[in-house]
Amino acid sequence: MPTVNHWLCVLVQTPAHASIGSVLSYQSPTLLPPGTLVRVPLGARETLGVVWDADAAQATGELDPGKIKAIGGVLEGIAPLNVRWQKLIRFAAQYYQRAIGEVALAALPPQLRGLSATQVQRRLSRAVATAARVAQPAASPSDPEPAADGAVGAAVNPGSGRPPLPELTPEQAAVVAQIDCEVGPFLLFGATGSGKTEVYLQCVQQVLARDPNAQAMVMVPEINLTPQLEERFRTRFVPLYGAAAVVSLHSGMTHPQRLKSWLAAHAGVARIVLGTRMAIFASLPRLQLIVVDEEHDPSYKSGEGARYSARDLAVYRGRLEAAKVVLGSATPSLESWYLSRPAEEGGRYQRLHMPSRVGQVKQLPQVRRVDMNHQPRHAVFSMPLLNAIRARVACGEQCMVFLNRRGYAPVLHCADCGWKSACPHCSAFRVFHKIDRTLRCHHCGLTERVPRACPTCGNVDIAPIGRGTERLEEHLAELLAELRRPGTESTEHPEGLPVRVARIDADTTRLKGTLEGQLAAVHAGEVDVLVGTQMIAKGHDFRRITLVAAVNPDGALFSSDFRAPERLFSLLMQATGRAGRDAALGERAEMWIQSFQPTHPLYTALKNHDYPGFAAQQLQERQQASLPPFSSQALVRADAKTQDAAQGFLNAARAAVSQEMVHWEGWAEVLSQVTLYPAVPMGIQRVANVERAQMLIESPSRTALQHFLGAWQPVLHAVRRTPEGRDVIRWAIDVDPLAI
DNA sequence: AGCACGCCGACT
DNA sequence: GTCGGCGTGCTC
Repeated sequence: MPTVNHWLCVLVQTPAHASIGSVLSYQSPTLLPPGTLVRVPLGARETLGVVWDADAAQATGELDPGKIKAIGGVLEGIAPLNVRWQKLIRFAAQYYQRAIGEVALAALPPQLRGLSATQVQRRLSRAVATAARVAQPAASPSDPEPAADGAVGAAVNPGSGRPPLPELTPEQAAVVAQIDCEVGPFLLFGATGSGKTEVYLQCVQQVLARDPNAQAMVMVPEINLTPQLEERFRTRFVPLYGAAAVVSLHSGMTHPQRLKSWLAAHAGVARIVLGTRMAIFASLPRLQLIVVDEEHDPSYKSGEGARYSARDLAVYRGRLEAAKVVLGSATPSLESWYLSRPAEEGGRYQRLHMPSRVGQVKQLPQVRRVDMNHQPRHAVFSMPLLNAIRARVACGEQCMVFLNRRGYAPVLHCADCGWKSACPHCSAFRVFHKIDRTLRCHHCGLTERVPRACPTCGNVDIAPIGRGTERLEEHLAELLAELRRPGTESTEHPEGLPVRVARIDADTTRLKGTLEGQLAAVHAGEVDVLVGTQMIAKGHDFRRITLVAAVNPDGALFSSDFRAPERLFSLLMQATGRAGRDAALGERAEMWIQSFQPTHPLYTALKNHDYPGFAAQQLQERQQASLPPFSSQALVRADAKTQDAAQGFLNAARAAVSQEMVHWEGWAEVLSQVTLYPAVPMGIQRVANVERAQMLIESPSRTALQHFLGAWQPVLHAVRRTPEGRDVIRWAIDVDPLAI
């Protein structure tokens, strides 16, 4: 048989700024369909590639045909990634302005890159073997239809002995029924404690029960939240579909674990994939339901590489796959809220409302506002709050205190010469951590021992300014020192044991092992008062906590970031939801807010548990100011050795728009709809000795912005090669940025 | 980004 | 004479 060589386009991972594109040409003795995973020689090494549509490469014509190498081999046993996955990748790359090869390769498990074809083969057969072993025996071994696109999965039929499902409230039942029979996408607006997770579980169950090959994906914002989610899904679905049916995908897993989960999902063996934002790119050949829990959470937006929003991609993917999409939140993002307005007004999502709490505790915690203008100057805890905490602790209830600032104090200061603990590499102060006597920069990581005396004048009396969680914990322990824990009296301690104040934040979880363990101590009642950052506001049920307090939340009220109020409202609402989950204590639950602006509309709305009111007010402001969701934004960021170089590059690229692009044929319409603002230094101007600047691009039309960015990107690349761009270290476009 | 090649200091 | 430092430069 004569060897016929075929030309193939293959996606590989090449840096965005490299002169070479990410779609390369190779020869192959066989014609391989797009989506096939191959190993290809690239320079001196061999790397993973994805076969792509032939029309993707434009530059092939100019290439010397003699230089086109042959592919190294095909990853046999792994079915080609299906057309819908390819479309998702193509869309994400285009929308977020990144090289398609970068997006495609970043979407695959990292270990796939390092493994040879035979290693993959071995791992694959092992995975299939375990899947077959752990799967529960099916009631009837009816032939499952071969999965689409050649996936090798064999579904396990549910056994006949299906355990009874938990009873749904009428509200939950109505929502499940609507999701079942309508198209969506859905925005599930459900109060904290309204039983959203049970709704997700039953929606997943419905989808899986109907089709023996169906798959579902459930996303949560943080790795911390995956264990408890996985626990609930395993309890429900392992008896029905076997242990292999539920897998997780997140960056906290080891590479072999991730590969295993990914392969199981790709082969169709895994029926349910739980994960963080990265899971949105997983290959699920029979995907029929995507749930995005806490859809408002900023963690769904990636901060590096392709800066994608997994929530937005979920909606897009849902359409591609004809899968239902459920976005759930007690405080939806204003974007999703606006998109779920009535269809007559142009809404595109279906809003489902679950206002009531399930269980015995029907009422929401009472919100109390303390006017700090009437408190002693510099008081951290107002007397009313302190007395309330004392009263709760005295009768054996738990309290939770929030402060969104790690460390002991944000700055050290010398009163004699004015020295402050500035970071030498960043335009930020280093934070004083008393626990290990260090000054730590939270931006570049620089850590040094605290100087004994002022480094400039020798004054030994350098003082902390402001307070973080560490200091709050210390301060609170002092304030509660005279109290004793009820029920701890003994002959040894006739008056009982002292009150225990604990702290949970990124520092304590790093030093003392897992968050889980520390939370367990709170659950076990070993802690009376818990101090922490927003880390403790998310997702965890503390049955015995009856009082939650935000000590100093005002900062976000007048922030220059237009999304700050939205985030604050969401955070406080979530924190409120932590209180009074226990039936016997529910009526006593309180959320305390200390504020210098106690009558601010945000706090009033919070007091009334009125998200719709808050959202309406915010949307009105956004509309008046033409901010998202009433406009589309993108940000170009540039890093350079000097601020001038960073800004100079951006401004030169901006000038090129009015000097060159305006003369382009047919571009007047698009350009007239796009506004480029002058470059400005970023909030923290210098990090690790790198100066950072950014430029905002705004348009009333998302499409116009998209077209503009696509055309402008080559201009940015070109400016980078001019003297204006010579000192730029890197630059990146952030589409739909969350912080400006 | 990798991983070459390439041109100068301290070792067997 | 080699081993190896990390400064430029290319990868279908």
